Parts: sequence; C-alpha cells; structure tokens
Amino acid sequence: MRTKEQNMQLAEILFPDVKRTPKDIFKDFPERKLKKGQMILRFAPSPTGFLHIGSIYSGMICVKFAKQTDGISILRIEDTDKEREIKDGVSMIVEGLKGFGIRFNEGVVSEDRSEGDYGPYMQSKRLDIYKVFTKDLVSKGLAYPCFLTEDELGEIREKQSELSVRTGCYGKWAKWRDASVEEIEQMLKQEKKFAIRLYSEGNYENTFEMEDLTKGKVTVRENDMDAILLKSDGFPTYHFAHPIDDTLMGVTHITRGDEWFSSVALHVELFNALGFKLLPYAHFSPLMKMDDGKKRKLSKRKDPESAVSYYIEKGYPKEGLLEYLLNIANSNFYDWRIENPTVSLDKFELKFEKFNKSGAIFDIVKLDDVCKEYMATLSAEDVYSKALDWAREFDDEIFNLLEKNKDYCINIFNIEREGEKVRKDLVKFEDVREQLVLFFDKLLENEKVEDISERVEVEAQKEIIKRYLEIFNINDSVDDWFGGIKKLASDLNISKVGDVAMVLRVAITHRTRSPDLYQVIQVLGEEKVRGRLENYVATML
RNA sequence: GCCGCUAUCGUCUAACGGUUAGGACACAGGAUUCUCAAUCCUGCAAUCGGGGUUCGAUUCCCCGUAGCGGUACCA
Repeated sequence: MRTKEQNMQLAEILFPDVKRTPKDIFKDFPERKLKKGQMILRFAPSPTGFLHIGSIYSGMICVKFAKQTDGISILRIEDTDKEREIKDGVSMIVEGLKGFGIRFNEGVVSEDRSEGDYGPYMQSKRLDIYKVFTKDLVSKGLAYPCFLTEDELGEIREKQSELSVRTGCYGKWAKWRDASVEEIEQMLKQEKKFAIRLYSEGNYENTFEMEDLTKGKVTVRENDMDAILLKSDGFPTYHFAHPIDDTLMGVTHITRGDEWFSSVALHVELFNALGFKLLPYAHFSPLMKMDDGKKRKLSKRKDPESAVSYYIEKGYPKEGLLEYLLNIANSNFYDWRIENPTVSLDKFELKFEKFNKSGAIFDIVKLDDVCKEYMATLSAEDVYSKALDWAREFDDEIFNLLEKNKDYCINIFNIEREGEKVRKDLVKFEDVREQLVLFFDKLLENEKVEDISERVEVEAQKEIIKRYLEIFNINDSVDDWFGGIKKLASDLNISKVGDVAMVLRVAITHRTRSPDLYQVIQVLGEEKVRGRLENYVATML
C-alpha cells in the first residue's frame, strides 16, 4: 500500500510535464447555460470502417432529441485506436451523416475542421486533457501504472480460466496495484512500457440499482476491474474518455448502443473517482438481422446491407430510410404517420421509454414499403431532380438521359402520379431506370419482346395493329381512346377487350405489363407510337 | 463458463390484472382496372415452457429455456 505522499510523488514521476489541474481544464469548458428541458447529446463514432447503418440510426437519435428540446447535438470522433483506424474514416462518417440530412450543432465537420467552443472534438487532440485527469487520479491513489505485458496478461487469463474464476485484472490478480514507488521507478529506469489502470475500490459481490432511460430500473454489480485508463501509447480507452469528454462538453444525456450496458458499473465508478456528477444513460438495442432463422447483430463483414453506402448506391431516399429508422426507434411513429401523413419528421417526438428493449430486425421488405409510400408523395419534378442527383453519381447512362430530356422525363414520372390513385412502383432511385426503359429506344433495344402469340394469334395481331393505326389519334381523350379500342374488339369479333389492349401494349412497350397504356401513348407522342407499332408488325410478326 | 439484458403472429409492435389478444408489413384468396402496380374487401398467423400469487395472469413473482450483449492496452 502506498501512502498519500507516495501517490503524489508517483504522479509527479509519471507526469512531470503535466502542470495543469482538473480545475484549470474546467476553466476552458464553462458550464453551459441551459433552459429547462434542453438536452445536450453527442454521437461519438470511431473511424474504423465504412459507415454502418447503425451509425445513421444512432446519429439520427442524437440529433432528434437535441432538436426536439431545442438543445445541442455534438459530433465527436473517437479516434483512440490507432491500430484499427482507417484512412478517410472521418470523412466517411461526416459525409455519410450529411448525406442523410443528419446535421449536428457542434463538432467535427471535416477531416481537419470542427465547429463549437467545447473542442477539440477529435479525441486524439485531447490527449493532454486526459493526462491531467490521469495525473490527478494517480496522485489520489485512484490510478496506477501497470507494467504487465501482453504475454503476462495472457498467462493470467489462462490461469484464471483453469481455476474457473473471472478473467481480468482485478484484486490480487492486479500485480502492480500496490507496487511501491521504488519498484515502479525501477521499471521506469529500464524504459518499460506501462499503462495506467484504475485502482478500483468496488466490490463485485455488491449490487446497486439505477435507472436507465430506456430500460427502466436495472440492477448492476459493482465494478472491481482495474480497467485501463490510459493505454501504453498515451491514448485513453473509451471508458476513460467517456466521462471526461461528456462532462467537459456539457452533455446531459448519454445515448449509446446496448453493447455498452455491461460497462456501466465501470463508468459509474469512473464518474465517482473523477468527482463528476453521473449522467443519465439511455442504452438502445442494436439493429439485428435474421440469418438462417437466428437473430444476430448486423455485421460489417457479412452483411452488405449494413453499410450506408449500400443504400446510397441503390438510391434509397434518405427520408424513407430515416422514417423507417424512426419506426424502429419508437414504433408508435407509424400511428403518428397515419394521422399526420404530410407533416415533417421533425414534428414527431421521440421518447426514451418507447424504445424497444430487445434488438429489432432490420427488415428491408418493410423499408421498401416505407420508401415506396414516401416516393408516392413526391411530385414528378421532385422525382426528377432527386433521380438526377442520384444518377449523377451512380448511373451515367441514366444521368445523360435525364439531363438531356428533362420535360420528357418529368412527363414519364408523372404517369399515374396525379390524382387519387398514385402509382407505387418506385422504391428507390435505382428503379428509375426500369421506368425509363420503355420510353427510350436505346434502352428498349436490349430488352426481349414478350411473346403473346399464344394468347392472340399472329394474324389477329396484325389486323388489330393495322386497324388501330387507322383510327389512332393522339388527341383523343381517354374515353374516346378506350371507346376506339372497344369498337375495334367488337369489329374484329374479339371477346376480350383486354386482348386488343395487350397487343398494343406489347407492340408499344414490348412488355405485357406497363403503366397505364393511354398515358404511355400520350407521353411517347404520335411519331414514336406509330413507329413502334409499324416496327412491331414488320419485325416481330 | 461467468455476468447482465430481453422474450406476443414470419417481421415491427398494441393491450390500468378482466379484450373474441388489436394494428402494420409480408404472404394467400377475391373485387376492381386496358395489363401490372396501386386501391378495397377477406383469410392465414402469436402471448417460449413449468410452477406459483389471484375469483381472474400476455401483464406480478420464482425456476427453466432461448436470443442478444459483455467478459480486451476495440470502440
């Protein structure tokens, strides 16, 4: 056991360069003046891979709560793991979130820029801050240097498994916990690497109750692990950075994934050790996937649909995805949407206690449905401009077509879009190609013409088209047009009017299924329609 | 293994201790339309198992079981 004085001495030996105290640090982070009910939240991802759909989910929740309480949302980057860090990780996060309209009030805005008075917002730039608190903790005997190597740690773990006791660095297993100043100096002299560990004062046998905003009352065992605070490379662990940053930045509510729930006991102890007021937690369950009848977390490695880029590339409308995510977060969103079909998402109030307690399956089928409904609310002009934005990046051919034929394309998108019965076959902007195919010969060329000779004999088809060409008038109203078709059927003794329409449909669109044929003809125009009909007779029959 | 969280149709979920266990998506059938999509009906389909408490349990308690998470000098 070291004495008070020895701990102070140890702190000085370990951190001779650190002159500031926690009090000095707090001067740089003045308390925020908050109005009643105002919430400050942060979303704090690590730049360790492509942007996960779960990050959009968490980011959205953070921004939403801040917005609905007139509070502040912060984007902080937790870049403390140099091993796993990837190039462009930060811009992937920033751009991805921005792409979904998730905008923060404070924090990182690009690889090398931040906004706000409570920075730096990049943890790698806060190393000196963590050191100040570490030194303070060491001086109070609440932290200590640990010289255990990776190998030694492995041996300890092995021994613990043999004895079937908990693995980890705690109690008597924490070899350096009560080392003397002399022993430590000895190691230092040999330039041995060390990490700083918490000197845990908890007792694993004790439990305490606390309130989680989404889970409700929970019982937790006290922490007794001497968790690492500062790694040997000088970077903090998540556990240590979390209470410090969230306190300094004036965060009022901790929202984070459920995978952190097991660590709350540690975090509670850390808040205490640091002398900070504990912040309320809201843990929400991760997005799951159904795989072979089993539920599991959406995985970055196995599931392409876990990457945000998957949705961006396919052109999922961001509003649709956000709406679906909101649905997973608070399922009463659906009822609200029914009552407020046209109101902005911002008006929906998210509630902590409404979050689902177990993990929800991320259901693409349902997502498609939500997106389909969203697309149906758009005007043809909106579809056009959004499709153009998407195609600019992901489909050159479609982009050119859209750009060079603006009015024509808007007319195409307007088919069955006006009036009560809106056509709902557009889920994402990738599907736009499918809609344009029948209107551009260049695209249609590649398609096989469907064969309906079994349904209507070739000779009859010829006759239908010949007669139709005679009566065809682009200026006909729908009723006149359909009247003409009906008359054609009876003149030719064809019992099903649908057969006549089908012949025309296939001749014009090459398909047995198409949007409203009258509207298709109107959009194509007289010349194209005649051309296709004649061409069909000449080449296909 | 140990620790924690969770458990209602295939999926997302609703139900002051009293309901015929409700809705949405998906699926199936029908109606309608020039085809498809849409729309409108209809149908299919659930309280994990076992014990308690209670007049009465999806709801409260206990024990199993399962799923998820944690058990790192990763976050």
